Amino acid sequence: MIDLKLIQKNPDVLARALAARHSTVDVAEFQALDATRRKLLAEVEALKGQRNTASAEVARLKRAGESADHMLAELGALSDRIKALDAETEQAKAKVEAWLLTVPNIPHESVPEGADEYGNVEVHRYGTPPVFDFPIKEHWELGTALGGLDFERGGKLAGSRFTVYWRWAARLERALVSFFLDVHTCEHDYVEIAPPLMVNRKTMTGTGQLPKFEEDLFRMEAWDYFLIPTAEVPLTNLHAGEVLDESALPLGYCAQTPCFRSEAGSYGKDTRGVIRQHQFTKVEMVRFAHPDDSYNQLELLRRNAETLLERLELPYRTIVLCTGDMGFGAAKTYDLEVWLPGQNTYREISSCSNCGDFQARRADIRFRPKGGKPAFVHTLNGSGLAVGRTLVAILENGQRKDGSVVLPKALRPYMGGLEAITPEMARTPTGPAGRLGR
RNA sequence: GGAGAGGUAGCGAAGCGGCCGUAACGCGCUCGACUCGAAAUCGAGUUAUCGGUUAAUAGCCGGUACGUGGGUUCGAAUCCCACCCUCUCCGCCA
Repeated sequence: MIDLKLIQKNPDVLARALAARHSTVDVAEFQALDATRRKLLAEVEALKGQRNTASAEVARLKRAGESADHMLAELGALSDRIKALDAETEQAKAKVEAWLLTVPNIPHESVPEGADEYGNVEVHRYGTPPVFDFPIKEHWELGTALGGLDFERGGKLAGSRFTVYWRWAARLERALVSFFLDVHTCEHDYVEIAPPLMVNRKTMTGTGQLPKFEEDLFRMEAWDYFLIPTAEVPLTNLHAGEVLDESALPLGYCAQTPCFRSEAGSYGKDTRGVIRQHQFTKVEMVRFAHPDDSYNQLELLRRNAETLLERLELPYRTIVLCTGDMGFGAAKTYDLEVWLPGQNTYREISSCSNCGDFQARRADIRFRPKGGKPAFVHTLNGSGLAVGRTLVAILENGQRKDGSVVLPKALRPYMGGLEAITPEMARTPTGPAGRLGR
């Protein structure tokens, strides 16, 4: 949510930001709504002031043992007028708030201007795409041939965009989760959390998924609970309505959770494989930062994610999103894109954003500066990493002529020492016990 | 699901129709005194938010807020109704 005072005083700052985002939100509409609200508020507050003065007089008379009956009829009429005007003011206020909730965040000054993804700017590149001397396969071919990814049964059990992971694939997913969380909790400064996977409407509003993007979410029909689309939602809202100690900042949380997305509007995109699923596992990092420090924290967060790809020996590049391609709540976003040989391109595997005080304002997350009034913290979030897409990258980058896939060294301890996934594993009737060690 | 208790400032907690929201009392925090320094002790200060005014997130004036939403009343933290959450006991359950 944008600061109300900022819009009142500098409406053109917001108008410029919205134009840069190619947003259609109309600032003039806000100014009209807010003028109405303030006019009504001033009126009703004046009446309430009158009532308070008169009520104090009634109290004084009664205490003195005198009659106040002559005032009561008039005060009754005043109270009725206040009640009516109060309702009107409440409506005006609700309209202003509804408008504010649909306005995206203002981009940071360092964000490049651009209309769409073609305006994004590469800022970092790591590794070299591998060269193969045989016809390479896409991850769904590899995953199916090696008996790990089962799209048919995913479709049978649930529908399209669901996949069953078997044997080595199920374990590889678990290994990645453990590896990521171990790095974040032991080498970085994150506290591991296991949050609820369903949250209420207020929580979804706090991070900005609601009210605007309800069609992207899965909702329980009977309960008004929503399945989380990312752990960013519960992790950021952990401190909703709280005033944090300044000394607690910066504060980092991480969690591995399934993420649920309706993928409405993405028909025909990434229909094969596990790139775009209704349910996928992701390790998420969330940081709460002092406003003066949040852009340093964004660089740190980005490095926390990049490190994982480097340890897995996966080539990637980092881009900064332009104004037209950024998400709703972000002030600045880095995307990490991993090299996928099968697609001959870089694909998003992590998104690291500084939301400034946008979410903190919605969710009411503050800290108390030394000797000062409570102020909003800045919130940041980033994937570290999307687990399904990491599995894709490992399969495609590690493939060999004989149909096997070599595993990154960093991951082998988490796979019982296994060095490669081989075609025989697809035929192991009782699963991985013998071949994957322990 | 049944019975009971409770939700008040950063935390604990008192108040149970007007003198209580600059909210008793305690803790914490800030500043000061004492001290070589610290602890202890003593003194002072410390709710948030909205509107108006303003260069000001400084003052000043006013409104609002005691879980949330309604109701009764001239006036509600206090009385009534509904809902949410927490705790204790019982039941059920992975």
